[in-house]
Amino acid sequence: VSELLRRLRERGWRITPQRRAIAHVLAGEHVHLTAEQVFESARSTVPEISLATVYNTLKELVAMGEVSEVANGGGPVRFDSNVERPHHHLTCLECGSLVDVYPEGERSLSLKDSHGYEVVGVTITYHGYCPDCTGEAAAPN
Amino acid sequence: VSELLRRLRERGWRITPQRRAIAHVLAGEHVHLTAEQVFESARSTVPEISLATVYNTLKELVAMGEVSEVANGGGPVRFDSNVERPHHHLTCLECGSLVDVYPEGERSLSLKDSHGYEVVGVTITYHGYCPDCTGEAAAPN
DNA sequence: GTATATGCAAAGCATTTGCATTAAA
DNA sequence: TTTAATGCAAATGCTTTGCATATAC
Repeated sequence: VSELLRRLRERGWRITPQRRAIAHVLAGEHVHLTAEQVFESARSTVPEISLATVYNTLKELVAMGEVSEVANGGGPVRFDSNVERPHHHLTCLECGSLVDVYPEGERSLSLKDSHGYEVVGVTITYHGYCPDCTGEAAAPN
Repeated sequence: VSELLRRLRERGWRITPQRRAIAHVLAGEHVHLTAEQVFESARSTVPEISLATVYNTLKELVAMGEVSEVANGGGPVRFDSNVERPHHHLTCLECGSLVDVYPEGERSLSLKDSHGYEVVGVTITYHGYCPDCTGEAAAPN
């Protein structure tokens, strides 16, 4: 009975086994799965779930703001259900690993020069090499 | 005789009409074109240029650090040749417009908690609604 | 009972790749 | 002349969509 599922119910969503499984897979912090990974995990609970349903459901969750997308280089999009605690990401250019970074002191995101845009959010991603990839990858081919 | 072209020559690149055209299209600040757009523009100078060549060339430019990629929602990647002056981006969720934002006071990007990652760069993108889209888009369908 | 979610398979789009040909150096 | 770049077309990978069927409410 995850928080996510509770909120979905409040929104009047029909709770199907597929959606329950997806919500369960996404629950928790530090979870950054691709659609494919969500599919594989959900499949262990609901074997008949289809990849299309996973994609469609994720898309809806993103649209309603319950889940956020995390672009990771050219690779597939990752999905992050931790939208309650604002945070940034740190990714490895070599292996694609991804961890959360909680801003301390909450750097001001105010834009003096917002160019007339109505800013509603920021995406901050740090790129680098994770402990496992440091060194080996330091010298690219 | 753009700066970009000069640097490519220094790197020992073979300068072909196609590459010259691509470099010319990308020259300057505040240019954020998609591969398709680079293709269309370059075509006016070199009609026989192929989209594959544009993609391949852009990929190499990115790999050598002369051009940076700017992800923009789900849409096609934009290419930005302004790698000399560090800056961030501001995009419109409605129309996809994109402008440069130069950080004032240079906010420190130091990560106390870098989780052991060797950080080599940051991508900061502000999302919102541009002047033209504010209001109209405030109430999504 | 009715509106909505599902699975399947096909389509879509951006991007990459294989390979024979062409051209820069 | 040699090595690398090009164009073409086919292939790839991720994601979306159409539609008939199944199901939550």
